[in-house]
Amino acid sequence: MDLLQLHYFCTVARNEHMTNSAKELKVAQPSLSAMIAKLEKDLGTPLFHRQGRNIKLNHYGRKFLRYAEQSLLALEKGRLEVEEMAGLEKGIVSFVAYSLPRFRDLLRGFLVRYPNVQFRILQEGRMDHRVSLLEQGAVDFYMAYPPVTKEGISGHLLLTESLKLAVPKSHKLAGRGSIKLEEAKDELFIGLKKGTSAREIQDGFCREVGFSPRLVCEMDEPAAISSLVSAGVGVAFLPPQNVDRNQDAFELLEITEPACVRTLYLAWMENRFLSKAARAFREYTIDYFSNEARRKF
DNA sequence: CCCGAGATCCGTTTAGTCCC
DNA sequence: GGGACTAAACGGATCTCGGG
Repeated sequence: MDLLQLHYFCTVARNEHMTNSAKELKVAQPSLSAMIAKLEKDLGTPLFHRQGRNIKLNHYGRKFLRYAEQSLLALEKGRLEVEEMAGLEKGIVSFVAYSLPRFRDLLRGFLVRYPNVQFRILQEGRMDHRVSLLEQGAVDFYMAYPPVTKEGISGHLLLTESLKLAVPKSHKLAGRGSIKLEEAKDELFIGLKKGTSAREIQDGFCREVGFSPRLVCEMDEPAAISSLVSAGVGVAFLPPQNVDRNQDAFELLEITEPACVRTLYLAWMENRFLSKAARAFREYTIDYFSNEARRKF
């Protein structure tokens, strides 16, 4: 039994089709058949159920596939680690997030320390889509609200922040300093598109005090909300951190009831190899947000 | 150490069989 | 009939090993 056999077997097992697998592997189909037959002979049992011109993985094949895949994955992991040790690290870090201004200073600071690292950033509003991107391996990290609780995914709580209610300077509530959320039940809200996790969190706060917000504007881009509030279009939930109060003609009101708190979370796949650059980014991010929390309190 | 013969491995082509 | 699989024959590359 050798690696080539395992590689061929995994491909055939995945496709359950000899000719297509041969094309994928760029070998002649008879050669692939022979290789699979040899593997089956070595193991002393067929791994596929052959019916007419169809082949299907049998009970033994399914069992063996798990071990074959694990072996190949372990070797791939080893290869990546050796490459990294040998200085072949390309230094690319990828993550999926939604509200990007939140990470402006984090990224700037990281790039000052690691100027050769490149970023690949995906913006995605829906939480389930973000989690899928992470699980598929399209990104190294999920960095968003709310926390992910799913088997195989590890994470770290970065930050808990209270949302404020942003109102235009000319608004009747301006100058109040703080309000109860139910006082805003008749207001026109500016929010994010339905289905995005940020929107669901905010709708949840409103439901908690017995109303569903009237949306005058549903945005794609979180960063655009503050300018619409400034323009007097409506009110909106905003985190206090990424707002430039000198430029914006609106006020932030503290919400005393209910507690409009959301949690920023960094998540990664538990068993997937993370490059040296990605691991450095994880450490830097965790450190950055714990320092930010210290500065705040 | 180098070279050549044989063994082995992995691939191809061709032909045959099976069955939608 | 044609697509898909298997078997057989064969070729090229590489490995092994013994003799000079």
